[in-house]
Amino acid sequence: MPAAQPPMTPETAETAAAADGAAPADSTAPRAKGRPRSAAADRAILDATREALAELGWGGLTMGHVATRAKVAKTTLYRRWPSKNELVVDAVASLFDELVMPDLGSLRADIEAVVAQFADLLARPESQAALLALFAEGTRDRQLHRRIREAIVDPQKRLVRQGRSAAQARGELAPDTDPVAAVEEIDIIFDTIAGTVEHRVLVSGEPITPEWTRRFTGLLLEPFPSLATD
Amino acid sequence: MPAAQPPMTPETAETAAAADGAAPADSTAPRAKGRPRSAAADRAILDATREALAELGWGGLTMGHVATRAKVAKTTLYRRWPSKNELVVDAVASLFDELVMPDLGSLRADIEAVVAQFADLLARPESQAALLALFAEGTRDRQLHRRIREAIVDPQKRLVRQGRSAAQARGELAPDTDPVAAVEEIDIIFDTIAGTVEHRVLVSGEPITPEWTRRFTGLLLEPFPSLATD
DNA sequence: CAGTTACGCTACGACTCGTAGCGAAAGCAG
DNA sequence: CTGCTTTCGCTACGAGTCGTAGCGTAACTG
Repeated sequence: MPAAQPPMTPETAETAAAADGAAPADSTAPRAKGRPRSAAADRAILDATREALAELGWGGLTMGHVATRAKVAKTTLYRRWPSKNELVVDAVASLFDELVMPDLGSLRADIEAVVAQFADLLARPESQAALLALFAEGTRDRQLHRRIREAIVDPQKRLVRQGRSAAQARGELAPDTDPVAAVEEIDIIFDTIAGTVEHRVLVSGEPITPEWTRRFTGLLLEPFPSLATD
Repeated sequence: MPAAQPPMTPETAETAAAADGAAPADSTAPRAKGRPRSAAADRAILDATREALAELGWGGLTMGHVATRAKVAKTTLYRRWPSKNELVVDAVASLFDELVMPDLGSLRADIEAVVAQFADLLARPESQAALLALFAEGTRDRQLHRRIREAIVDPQKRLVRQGRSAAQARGELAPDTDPVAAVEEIDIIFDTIAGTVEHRVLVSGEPITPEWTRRFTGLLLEPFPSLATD
């Protein structure tokens, strides 16, 4: 859950514009005084954003179009999200909540299942249109990079940690000795899985077939001969 | 789709706008009749594009700004490239010409060298700003996708083929038996190397250190125990 | 020379962005 | 109910960008 329910409170605009500084600890019950924001409008806007992404792509997406499609005034849109980037992050982030670690009883099966889930996610038009463009903007906008990390990257990395822990509990992998090395190992495995699947689907433009998933998983498991059996 | 341009093709734009399949196969002499296009303007535009990418990023790059910086009329720009996407492909593609297969005498050393080269390339601001954005547009624009493939992806994939052939000549890898399987193996290795490095640098935002390169190369070489020795 | 094409320049319509102002609506505290 | 506050939809606006058209001039060919 990307902690973006009330995406931009009057203070959040400052957070987005200014810097990573002191956001007042307003964590509970902001004690609304006037007319509350319409939750229905939130949902309508995010749905409209996803639909527009799938139809028009990142370049064709305009705030005015989203507002019209969501049957909402453009002003309402800007009251919640400061720009297109933030809006799309929130619109796409929910898609990544679907990713789950299945725990199928073997590391091989778990990896294959996660790869298949991720491949299905990347096959969606709204994902394709948004993900790379978001990453591109994220290389220049540190705020945006943080939000992408929290809403999209971290949920994925969590799966790697879960699968690894499960395999350790089963005895398939050795328990951690050096915690620092463990983090590095998780990072490299995560970048490998996510990067390879993304490159295959979004750059090479080739589909992720079960056969491909089998071969790729085999490549990952070769370092562990006892797991690499077909 | 960019509508058919008038000529749009004095040599540079031909490889650029290779989309135009109906272009006469004038591989020899197009018989220039009027005033020739300024090659200096071509270089100035591409240089200005790279500089502007590094300074302003993809989102901040405007055709007008590039034209001004290149000391060229905006019209001259549009005479050669139909849109920002095509211009940036050509501006960035030349960077990938630097990639070479060193042939250092062992597959491990070759892979590490190529990874290091690619990492250096991705560390450049103009690459970071452009590459992911281009890939994003390429998921919707088939013409652009082809140009990216030809100008950027294929040069990279060629390195994998070269390194693989060299390793086979050395006897480190078995010769090809099934040519179809060989292509698939090259594809999966290529997507793994390119995707992982891209994800590490552009998404995770972590640098590619020699130590990381060593570990990642080790992961790739595990399937070949005789090569996996440190 | 004439013929052809590229060039720089200006101007334009269409579009998007993000903001401001307005009156009306929807909550909350008394 | 009556204020008070905030959001809502709507209209309008300035700024900026896009891609194109028209014009006179420059450069190169035969």
